[in-house]
Formats: sequence, C-alpha cells, structure tokens
Amino acid sequence: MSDSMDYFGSENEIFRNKELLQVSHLPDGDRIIGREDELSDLANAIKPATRGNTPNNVLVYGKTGTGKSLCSKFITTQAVERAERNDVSIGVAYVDCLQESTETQAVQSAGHQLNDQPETDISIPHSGLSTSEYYRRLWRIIDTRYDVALIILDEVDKIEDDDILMQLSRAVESGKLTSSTVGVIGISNKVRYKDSLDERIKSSLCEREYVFSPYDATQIREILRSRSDAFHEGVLEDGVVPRVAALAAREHGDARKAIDILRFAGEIAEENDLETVTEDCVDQAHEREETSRLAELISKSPSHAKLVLEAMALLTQQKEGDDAPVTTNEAYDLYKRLCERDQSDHLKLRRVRDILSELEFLSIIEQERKWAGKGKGNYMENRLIDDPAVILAACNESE
DNA sequence: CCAGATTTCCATAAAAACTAGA
DNA sequence: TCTAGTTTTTATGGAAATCTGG
Repeated sequence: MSDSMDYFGSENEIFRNKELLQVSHLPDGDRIIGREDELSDLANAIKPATRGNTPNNVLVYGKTGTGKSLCSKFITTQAVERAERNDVSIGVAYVDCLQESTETQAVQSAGHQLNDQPETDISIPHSGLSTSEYYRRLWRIIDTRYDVALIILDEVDKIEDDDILMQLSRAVESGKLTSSTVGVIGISNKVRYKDSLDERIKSSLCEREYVFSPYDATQIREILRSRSDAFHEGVLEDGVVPRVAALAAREHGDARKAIDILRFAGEIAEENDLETVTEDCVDQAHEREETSRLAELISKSPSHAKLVLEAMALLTQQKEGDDAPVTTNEAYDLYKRLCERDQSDHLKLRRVRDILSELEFLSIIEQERKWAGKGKGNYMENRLIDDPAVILAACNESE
C-alpha cells in the first residue's frame, strides 16, 4: 500500500509518499487521531454484524473535515476483518449521495459495489431498470454473497428521496432478505437533518446517533505530523505545520482542509524547485485550496451549468460592486450568447432557472427574490459567493 | 419499459401605484 | 390628507408533457 514506486526519485526531493496526503487515504489504526471515542461508539453499534446479527443503524453528524467518512470506512473494514475470523461475511458499500443523488442511483451504486457478476450471475446495468428492480437485484446479491451488508450513505441529506432510507433500514423486517441482514450508516453535515425525516424512518434509521465535534488545534497539528511521513526527512520547515493548523483552525478545525493545504504547499515547493517547504508556500497553498474545492464542484457539473456560471461571473465582473447581483434574465441572455459562441443550442429559460437553484443548493451562488412593484413584477437576484475570477478559472480549466 | 433531463404551460405572489371613501 | 382596498405587472416555480439513452 504505502510503497509506491518512486520513478523520479532523485529529482523529487519533496514528497516521499504523497498518498498519505490524500484525504481519502485510510490510515492504519494508530493514525486516526483524536477520534477514539467516536470509533468505539461506532464499533459498538456495528458489533452485532461481526457475529452475523443485525447491526444498529447509525446516524453520524459533524461538520466537514471532522472524520465522519474516514471513521465510518475505517470501522467497517475492521468489522469485515473481524467477521472473517468468525466465519461471517460482511459486504460494505460506500455511497456518496452527492454524486448518486437519487434513490435509484444510490441503490444502483450499492448494488454495483456489492456485486460480483461471475459469482452471482446478476448484472447491474448502469441504467434502464426500474427502481424496484434495482432493489430486487440488490437484495438477491446480498442474500447470495453476504451474511451482513453495511451500507454507508455519505451526505444523506443531499439525497432527494427519503424512500431509500425506509427501504434499507427496514429491509429485514419487511422480509426482503431471507438469509442476510443490513445495517445503514448515514452521514450528514446538518445537525438538523433528523428533524426533516419521517417519523417511521427516524425510529429505524436513528437507533444510534453520534456527533463528531471539530478537531481542536492540537489534534490538527498531530494529524498533520502523523501524515508528514509523506515528505522526505527535513523537508518541512518548522513553522509549516503550525501555520497550516492555524489556517485550518480558522475554519472550525477542518482536517480535510488542513491536509489539502499541506499537500498543496508541498506541490508548490516542488513546482518552484525549492529544497524545503516554507511558510510562504503555505500561504499560497491556502489560496489554491480555496479554489480547488470550487473547481472540483464545477468540473463535476454538467456543461450547461458551467456556461450559466460563466455568464454570471462575466456579468458580475462588468458591474461595479464586488458582489453585484445578476438577474436571471441578464444571466440568461449572456448564457444564450455563450452557447452560440460554442455553437451548441441553449436550454430554455425554465431549465436555466432550475440550474440556478441547483447552483444555490451547492452553495456556489445565493438567490434572493425581489419585487419591483406595480407594473414591474418580480425578479430573482443571483450573486456569486466567490470571486468571479476564480469561477471563470474553474470553468475554463474543466473544458 | 425506465429514470432522468428538458420543455411546455400556467397559476401565483407581492408591493408600488392607483382609486375611492371618509 | 389619510386609509383601506384594488389594480397591475412579471419572473417564478409547480405540474404535466415530451424527449432521450439505455
């Protein structure tokens, strides 16, 4: 795992093993810092699964970068290993509900991860089946391959339909599964999420609830140190780790952000051919980090959403104030011209309105409906949350 | 046939401007 | 002059229809 071949060894003085700085990197047991209580809570809830019994369904709350996904993935892989010793087979599916935002897609994804076509002779086509057929196949796969299936639903609050929670959390009692059982781990950033749930779902999904608190400054520093093996000996200057930690602390102790910044700092040192990673690199890395999350979001968006955003960014730049609002019609007119530029046909206004509200949902823009009075009707003000220049860069980058 | 994307159609909200009544 | 009620307007957003790729 951690012995990737270093083909450019002599030239690459900065990184020894960059994988350690991948946020999704699963550290060894002793490398999850400051989450001991959370891990044992989770382990407790999952425990029955290792003996082939139905685990407790869990709902995990916490702000971004508090280790929710990491701990969930970690504890489930541990559970799989432990279960093997008891001759129990556990299957784990990790569904990112931000990507798989509908019930069907989520079930499809879970099925795909748990499946092994040669063994089960069940195929999970990318599309074309009814939702219920995806469910049927999922149940069959679980029944044939596993004793217990653990399904992690990351960012559950982003899913449009509550039905999947109902189906999964009650699969056993409703007799969909005969020889197996299912456990659900729901992860959400919103503490309020539970309130929006149907009573029946609440009672079955929320058997256990845990809140992950933000890391404090000391823990962030520890996390960074534990991952500094990613760098060669002595490459990190003394001030670097504290400086990164300080930046992350400003952001409610977001460990993901801290790790990203550290990685970018290394990359910047590398690009500039420096011997060491300096505090200066960290400051530049901070800026790059702010851009990168946005760029990632944008690059995953459909092309027309990018054009709408581009139109908004251009219009915002044209206007005087920094956060000048743009009306939907202004944006739509420019969007149409951008489509002509790309010689593709434009979407209709109604669809663009929906795209704008999707962008609002992703916290890329803010919307406010305004009324102008008699004879003037109403209009929507859309304003970019981030710097238009950054948006434009992100739009162009992902062509 | 299915889900998901897009289009078509249309009732509606809200507040300044206008009107009638006091 | 002040008040209460009515008019006017348009983008919005819900719902249904239609299209598309598999």
